[in-house]
Amino acid sequence: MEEKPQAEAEEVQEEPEEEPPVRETEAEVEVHLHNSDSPLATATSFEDLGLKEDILKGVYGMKFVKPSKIQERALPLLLSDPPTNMIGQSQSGTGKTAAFTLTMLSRINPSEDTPQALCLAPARELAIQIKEVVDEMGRYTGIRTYLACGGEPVPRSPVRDHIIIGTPGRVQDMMKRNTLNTKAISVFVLDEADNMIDQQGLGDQSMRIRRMMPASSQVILFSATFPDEVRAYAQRFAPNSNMITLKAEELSVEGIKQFYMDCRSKEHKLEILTALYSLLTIGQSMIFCNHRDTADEVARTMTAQGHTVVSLHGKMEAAERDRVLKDFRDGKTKVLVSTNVIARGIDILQVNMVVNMDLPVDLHGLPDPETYLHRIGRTGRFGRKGVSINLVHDPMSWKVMNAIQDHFGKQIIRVPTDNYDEIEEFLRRYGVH
DNA sequence: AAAAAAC
Repeated sequence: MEEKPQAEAEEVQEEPEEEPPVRETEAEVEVHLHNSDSPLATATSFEDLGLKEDILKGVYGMKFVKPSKIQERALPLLLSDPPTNMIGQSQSGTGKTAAFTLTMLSRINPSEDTPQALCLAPARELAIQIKEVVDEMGRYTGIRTYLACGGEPVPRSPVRDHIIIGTPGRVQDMMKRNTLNTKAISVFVLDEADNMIDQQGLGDQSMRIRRMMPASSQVILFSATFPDEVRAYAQRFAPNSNMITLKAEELSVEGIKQFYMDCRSKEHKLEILTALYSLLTIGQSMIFCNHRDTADEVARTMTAQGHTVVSLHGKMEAAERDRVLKDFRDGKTKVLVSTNVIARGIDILQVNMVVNMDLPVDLHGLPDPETYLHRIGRTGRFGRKGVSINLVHDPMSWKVMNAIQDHFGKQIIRVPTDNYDEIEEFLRRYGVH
């Protein structure tokens, strides 16, 4: 669930800009307008946005008080007519989901029983989370949503719901079988867009789906990260787009204490991991592995040691994945061992520790700082305290650890691993116990 | 050399 925007001090009124293209910068939000016709407005209240009454009711029903930083600048651009494309960068928890959700809801005609908006995410779990936000926000609109993910029943006739939220495989499949009519789609959203367009496989799929969108549709790309390599491609994917960036990168890791622990072997990593859970009082935590098998193995080992641990990865059946994540969200399980499947976007507020059992690497085995940021961002959300612990054990993982530390320019603290008392004592000094 | 993503 996205952060509820908090009451903030009064904003300074914007100076009217004259010369296109407009580049306007302030402390936290940076806006690049594609052309000067776009409104350079700031919406300090949801009423300012001209949202329909039934949508407003849903917004306030979710205890949203006023637009968040990114929403107050992005929404006037997203909602303006004629629609313009947007590339937006902001951490999850800053109101990004609500921003594109409001755009989709606003552009739907509920009396037309055909898909009018399509939102894609990189994994089932995130698509479900987005659908829940859209359903809640659109509760009073009569707008219906449809989950287009693997593992769901295959539709036998054309879907007549208004907003399709899903993952690329099923969406493509539905297009092929003519159960997803794209003719009336006016908004096309990619969440975790850098991942959606860059990733081998996902990128091709997203582009194929993109080509099925009507030429007039509004393309919206949102992510917490946009590495330089994918920026140019994003601009081809969403041509002539306005760009908006929330400068919160430092903030996002600021609340998270980052440690690493020097291990001798994979076995030693497992030993240290279980020791941590015996030594520390941890609320809820997530352990990330690079392989599904490792996730299962870690869960098995820790379970054998008497910890309540479950694993979640893409090889599991959809129903099982749903059950595992629900139990974790409900606090029924305290430790979730997973792969990159839930590294992005998933909001679980109670998570106060993230362990990288394996340091994140890309498909070439090179350090993947974006994934690192997304992973550790599962904790310390919305100003809460969070701890991340990286387990390092061989020259390769050392290299990755160093590269990630260099990339963020933030010291990652070494925790001694010689004996358990020392670990406990050391972490206690950093306020971790 | 992975994970994810359809049936």
